[in-house]
Amino acid sequence: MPQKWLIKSEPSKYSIEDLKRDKKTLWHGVRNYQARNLLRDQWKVGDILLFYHSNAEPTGIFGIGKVSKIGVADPTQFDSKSDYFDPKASKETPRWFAPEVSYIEKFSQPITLDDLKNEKSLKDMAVLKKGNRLSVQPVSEDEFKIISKMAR
DNA sequence: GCCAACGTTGGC
DNA sequence: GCCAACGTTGGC
Repeated sequence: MPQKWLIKSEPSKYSIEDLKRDKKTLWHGVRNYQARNLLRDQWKVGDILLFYHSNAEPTGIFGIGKVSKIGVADPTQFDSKSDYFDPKASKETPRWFAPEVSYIEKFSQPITLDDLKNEKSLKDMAVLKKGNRLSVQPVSEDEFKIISKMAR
């Protein structure tokens, strides 16, 4: 059974629509060590990703993707013109990683943050915990099942 | 745009 | 290794 994750993105930067159009993308720009450790050490090809829009109207889960490649060094860390440039990173010892993420589906109706909050069985979900700003979060099998049901 | 809740940096 | 200052995230 593939592990399930929730990934956050600001739709003004990259939305589920963008992923639908591109079919796949390098998930670059993660610059938080906790999130990096998850996607570097725990993501496996085939893992399922809930695509969450943050800083949006509305916020919530907009669709599903999957991990299609792992172990790729994030190219933006080497690009001095990029916002994500990291002068301390080198090609020999990359510091940041960018798995390839592929499109699966866009929900016909998003599951909004309010929907998630109103679903009592999801009260322990990481994304609902106060102050949880992590852009990559594990999702339990039960949580995924409930969300899949809500998406129909 | 505000601001709470973090995470990171850097002086000591 | 502490911790103040600063930067970022993300809901509202």
